[in-house]
Amino acid sequence: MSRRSYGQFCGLVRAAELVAERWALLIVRDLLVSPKRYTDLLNGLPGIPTNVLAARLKQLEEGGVVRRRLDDRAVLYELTEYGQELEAAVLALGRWGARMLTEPAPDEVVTPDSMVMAFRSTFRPEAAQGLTASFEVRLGEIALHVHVEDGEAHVDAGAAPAPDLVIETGPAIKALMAGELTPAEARANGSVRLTGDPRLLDRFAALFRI
Amino acid sequence: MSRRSYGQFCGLVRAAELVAERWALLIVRDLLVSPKRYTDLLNGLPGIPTNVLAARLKQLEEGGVVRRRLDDRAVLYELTEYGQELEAAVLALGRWGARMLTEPAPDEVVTPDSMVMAFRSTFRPEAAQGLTASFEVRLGEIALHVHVEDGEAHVDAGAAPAPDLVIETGPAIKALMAGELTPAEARANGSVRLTGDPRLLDRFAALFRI
DNA sequence: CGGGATCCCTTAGGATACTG
DNA sequence: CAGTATCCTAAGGGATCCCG
Repeated sequence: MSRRSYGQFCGLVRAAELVAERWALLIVRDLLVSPKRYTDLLNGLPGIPTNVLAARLKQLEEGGVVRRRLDDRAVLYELTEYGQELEAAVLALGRWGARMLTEPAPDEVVTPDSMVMAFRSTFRPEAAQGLTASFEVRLGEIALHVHVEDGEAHVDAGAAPAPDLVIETGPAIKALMAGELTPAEARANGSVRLTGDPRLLDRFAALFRI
Repeated sequence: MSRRSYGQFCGLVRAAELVAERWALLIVRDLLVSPKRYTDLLNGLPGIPTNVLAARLKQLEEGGVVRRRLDDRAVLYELTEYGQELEAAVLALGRWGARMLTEPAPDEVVTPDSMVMAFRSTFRPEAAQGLTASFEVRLGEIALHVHVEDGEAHVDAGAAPAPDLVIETGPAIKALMAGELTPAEARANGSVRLTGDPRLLDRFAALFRI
């Protein structure tokens, strides 16, 4: 038995050996958003040592979680089908952890992929009934888009093609999602700026809940 | 920012910092089964160094996951309400990891609490409709009991008070739960031994599915 | 420039012994 | 029983270097 193994025949132990290693869950998180190149992963995970990224990718590949693919003369890392099935567990963990969040520490950053997963994990299908709309959310440099249709949401990185509402905001987005700030208050105190149909902000705020 | 922090303001990162440390998920798993004393945790997690257990418990306590309680002149560790809300995520991870399990390696052990969580994570409520029954499962030294009622299951460590069916088995239980072995085959080849109402074995096998 | 490998140093974690 | 204390190894952090 490997030195890093826990020596138990147990599903949770297998999962822990694969994804509870340092940085592994964050690599999986970013790959759940989209397949990426080595350098994209490095950039999306500020602070990860390059040797650790290489080692994790190798282990995740051996574990059947990640696949290395050659695409257009570049190396692409993507989740296998088995890896994608981690989504439910990752979303559950993210939801749980988000309840602990208060304010960002001064040295803490927000990455585009972490925002995408934050929205995915807090989406409430029941609030999307009868709504078809496209949103773009901007936090500083970060842009992501939310498309809602048929009670389903698709959240991805980047700008939306033709958003019904563009929401420019900042850290206050967390208060809005936690219900500590109403949409009306957010507009009034300037913590969100809207472009498009402003009535959609209420619907948007109901869609996601920490 | 602590050296072990990931420096991101993100729910998943917070969760990872708390429970993706080495051994932390297994400590949580065992505490999800029942509150325990320090020595019980040591015994239930073969191979954990005592200093690591002490360090983890301290961190989990600081993180609001675990509470240290004095009970009857002994120290009891138990999950806080917040810690108990990890159950959904832990079960999801355990289910995911269980799909990777093939055979136990020669040096891998099975602990009572890992079995309890395996049953909890694979329970299918739809298979329990209209069933009220009490089972005891024995694997070598390990005994656990399953009580099914109103489409809900309660799985806990230890023998059942008055089981309708006692199932003595071995590693074959995993094949049975994975659907690789039918109840009839399991009885025929001797990989399960029954005491009580043998017709309940079919129901039992349907209740849990990897 | 993308995709790593290598180096050095620090620290967490494993093994075991010991104590209030 | 509930942990410290200690020693040692291996993994992780940080920077740089290398190769196609």
